[in-house]
Amino acid sequence: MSTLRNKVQLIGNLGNDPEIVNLESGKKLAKFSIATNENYKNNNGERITDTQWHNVVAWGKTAELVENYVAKGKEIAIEGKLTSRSYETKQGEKRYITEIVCDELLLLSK
Amino acid sequence: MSTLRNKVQLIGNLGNDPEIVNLESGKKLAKFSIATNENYKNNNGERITDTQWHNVVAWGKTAELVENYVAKGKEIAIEGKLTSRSYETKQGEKRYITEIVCDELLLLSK
Amino acid sequence: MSTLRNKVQLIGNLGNDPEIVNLESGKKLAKFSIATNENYKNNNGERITDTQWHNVVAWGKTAELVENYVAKGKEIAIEGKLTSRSYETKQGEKRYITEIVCDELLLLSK
Amino acid sequence: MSTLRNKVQLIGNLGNDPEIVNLESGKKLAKFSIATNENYKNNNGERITDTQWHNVVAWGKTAELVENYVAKGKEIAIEGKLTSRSYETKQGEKRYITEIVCDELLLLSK
DNA sequence: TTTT
DNA sequence: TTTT
Repeated sequence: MSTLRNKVQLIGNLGNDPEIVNLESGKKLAKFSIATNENYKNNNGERITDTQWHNVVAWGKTAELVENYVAKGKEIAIEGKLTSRSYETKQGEKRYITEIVCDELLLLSK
Repeated sequence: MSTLRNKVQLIGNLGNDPEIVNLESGKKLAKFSIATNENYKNNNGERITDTQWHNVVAWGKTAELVENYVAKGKEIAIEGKLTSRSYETKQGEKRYITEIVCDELLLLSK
Repeated sequence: MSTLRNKVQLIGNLGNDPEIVNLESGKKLAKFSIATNENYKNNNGERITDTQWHNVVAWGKTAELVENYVAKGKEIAIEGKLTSRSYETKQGEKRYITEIVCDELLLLSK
Repeated sequence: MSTLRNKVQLIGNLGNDPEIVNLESGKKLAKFSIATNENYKNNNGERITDTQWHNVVAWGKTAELVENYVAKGKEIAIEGKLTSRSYETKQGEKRYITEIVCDELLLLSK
């Protein structure tokens, strides 16, 4: 669960349909990425949109919500915790990935 | 500024003294990493501590606060937004790094 | 401004059109109330909706946003700080009112 | 539980020892009030501290935490949802009270 | 690399 | 007093 010590809240749109993985253990995993857009004016007065992409994973009941109601383009609000993990590429190099483990989800698109 | 659309809140301890960079532009930049600890019991009833490390950057007034009051081991609360950027390694490979751009900071250690 | 020490975040619908007050000082004030709905099943398995009503005030630029884009029934996300103040009734009794001073607002209805 | 729709986060100090109520149902209830302090400079450049007092209630496991670790003067971080309820005075008048139902609690004093 |  |  996300705690007071590690909390991320995002409101944004999915870039693609979520990927649903049914693990051998019977657990369900949902993966998706969402874009958050920030609008501001730069020093020349031009309107700039800064888009950030975030990798999100959800487990169990939250993954079921994702599977049933969330799709490409939908706007959602999520809360979760920020996690990083390392993995090895096929070339044997260590890489790091940061993901939000989502434990709460709200559909904002009708 | 962090907005309702992209918000991270962390409470944790610094792993090292912050790194302060005075840019040629006159702006100040502070970089540090903080650990958030989550305690839980695993399926065998063992007490587990999951530690996550987070890269944080702060600019301007917030960077000054960091420079003057924050040090290795201190406990702080921060709020900011989640950002990712890519850079090239010396070998010309593209790598990604995720950072929290901190816009609010609270000292919890006395 | 809301700070790390006192923060309220609500997502809900306006019960009425906002009330806009243009103060003699030239400042603008917006007042409205929003409902947050929580759905759960009680011990008898019945679906219950718990609705909470919240008094919100906004000043300055945020009040202008309210005036121009927010209306009865609209769904919005807000952030602000929790404040209480006392006032006297015509009968000279002291009463207390709790309000959220809103400093950030997001329109969720299209 | 507090949800994405109704969330309050406070960091502050207890004004008094919490009041613990053991209900006939076997459930435990903890009540306390915490002060959040905001410092700012007014138009005359004077340092002002605005203190807000908040009524907090906690149930079950969270109430046990309060009973065992929280006392007058301690600094804590809490998260919960904002609720209002009405009650009748002995004179038969309807009054309203706003409380935070706390579902997460972090001790910041050592 | 921190802290409890 | 809203909305799903």
